[in-house]
Amino acid sequence: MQPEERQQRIEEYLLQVEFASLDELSEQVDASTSTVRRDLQILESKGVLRRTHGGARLANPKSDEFAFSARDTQHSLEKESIGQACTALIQPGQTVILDAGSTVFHVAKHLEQKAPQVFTNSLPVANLYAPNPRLEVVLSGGVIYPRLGVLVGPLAVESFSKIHVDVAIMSSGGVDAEGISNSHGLLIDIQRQMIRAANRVIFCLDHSKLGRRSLSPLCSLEEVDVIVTDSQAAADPVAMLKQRGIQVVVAPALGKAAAEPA
Amino acid sequence: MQPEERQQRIEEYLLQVEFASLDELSEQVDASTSTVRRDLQILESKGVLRRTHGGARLANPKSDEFAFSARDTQHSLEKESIGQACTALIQPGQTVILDAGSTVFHVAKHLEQKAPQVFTNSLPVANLYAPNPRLEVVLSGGVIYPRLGVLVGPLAVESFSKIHVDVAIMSSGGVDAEGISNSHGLLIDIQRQMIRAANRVIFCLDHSKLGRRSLSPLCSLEEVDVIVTDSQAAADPVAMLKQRGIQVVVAPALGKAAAEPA
DNA sequence: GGTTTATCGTTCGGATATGTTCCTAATCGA
DNA sequence: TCGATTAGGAACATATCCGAACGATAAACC
Repeated sequence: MQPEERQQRIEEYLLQVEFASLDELSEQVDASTSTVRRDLQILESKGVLRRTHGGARLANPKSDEFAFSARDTQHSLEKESIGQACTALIQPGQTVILDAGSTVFHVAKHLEQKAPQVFTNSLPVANLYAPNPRLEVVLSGGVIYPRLGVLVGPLAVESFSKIHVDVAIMSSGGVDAEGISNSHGLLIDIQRQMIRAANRVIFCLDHSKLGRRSLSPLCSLEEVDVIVTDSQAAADPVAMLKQRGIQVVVAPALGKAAAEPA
Repeated sequence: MQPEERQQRIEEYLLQVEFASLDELSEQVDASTSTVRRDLQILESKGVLRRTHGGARLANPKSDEFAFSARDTQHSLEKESIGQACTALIQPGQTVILDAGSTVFHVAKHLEQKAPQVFTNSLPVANLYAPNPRLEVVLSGGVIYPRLGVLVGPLAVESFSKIHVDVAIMSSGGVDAEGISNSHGLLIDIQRQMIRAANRVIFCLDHSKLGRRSLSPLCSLEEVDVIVTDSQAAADPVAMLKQRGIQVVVAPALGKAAAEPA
């Protein structure tokens, strides 16, 4: 059998069962577990599936939800730790801007207990808080960007241009010595207004964002007060950021403790 | 079974029962309590659930639904028929304002096929359309009114004051010879802007709203073009409305079979 | 025909996950 | 408040899984 055919059969099989063990797959395609392993490597690099201990699971199960949510598993443990560490930086009752993006969404999940007044352009964040009468949540207007649930466009920019808050909790595609950068041009205008509106600017960036530069520049490092990242962050970019006068918070690893002796 | 699958099953099980003991879970996934404990640690650190003595409970209890939705049963058959009848009045590609309210939500469910450009201040409607890239949905800004998921306040009023659309699909608390009235004062300013912004104004009012007057007056009958109601509507108010020059559409009753298209 | 290349299966050291055991911490009833 | 009971956590032995390296096989190419 051709490798390609085998991989396609693996993919089709996973579409039916969502999860499959190595043995299961190797029997399904009549090949050794080692071969299946190699196939899974290829398929994972294509983004079709995600490998797990003992097998593999489909990358995006039914995506009728937003592209991210609590189910999201891309770096989710790291993002969760960032969420907790970032929440610790917020005082109860502060006014907060929450950027759209999966990392900030994880912050939002914990922020509820601080009962702040929240401004956001993220539909998932709005849904998260909507049932809670204790929180006042202001949603910016705008056009819904499908799948991500972000509100964009002039209405969104304008909403943020008229307010002022204590803290803005942001995320982006990357940070390097030149500053913060992001990929979606549509978001940049909005994010600039968010930064302008806030006394204190916190960026939540997992380790994969450090030292990386994304398409469009968003702001310089001088405009950033705090960067929260996870414990897998490389030393070099962290040192650089600190030298530039930014408070860098490294969130401790969660769950599978002792992964890093540090 | 691999860890990920087990954790997902735990999560799904909790979605059904809200709370579960360790023994319950360990039997459910056929693993030792120690393993379940470890899984719960991971799931808790992801924020999916909260551990308690003896078990775990869901972090965000699934009632993050809004007070109404497709599940809503209050007059839902009638509202469903109104939704279908109202959709028939819309031309493909028209620009539409959708009011917040359960009756209009039922219209929204059918409106997707007409692929209009939609303006709304309803979070449930936004969520309904958010995954669909074919529709352009503009959400007004505003403060989230909890439980109902309506955006209110000056930001919302302002959003609608700046646009113009072909049709506004509205609902309210009641209609009588004096005009349309509604109960929520917060909504009235917004609804007036919606009416102002539209060429054609359609009110969707089930039979219980006809002849009833709610707290605050919203607009006169002259500003209304069409009223869609259901087949249980009394004859008197319908005749009155027709005499005042309003097109009244009485939606035919639905059999239980035809009630649920999806 | 001989060589090259790609692919497959096997093996083995290291890593991960699991269940058991033991001990500490929390909860409940008297 | 105190003891009895139960849950939680840490440590360990074991089973399982992963990744890399090796050798074997078959098709492809000269």
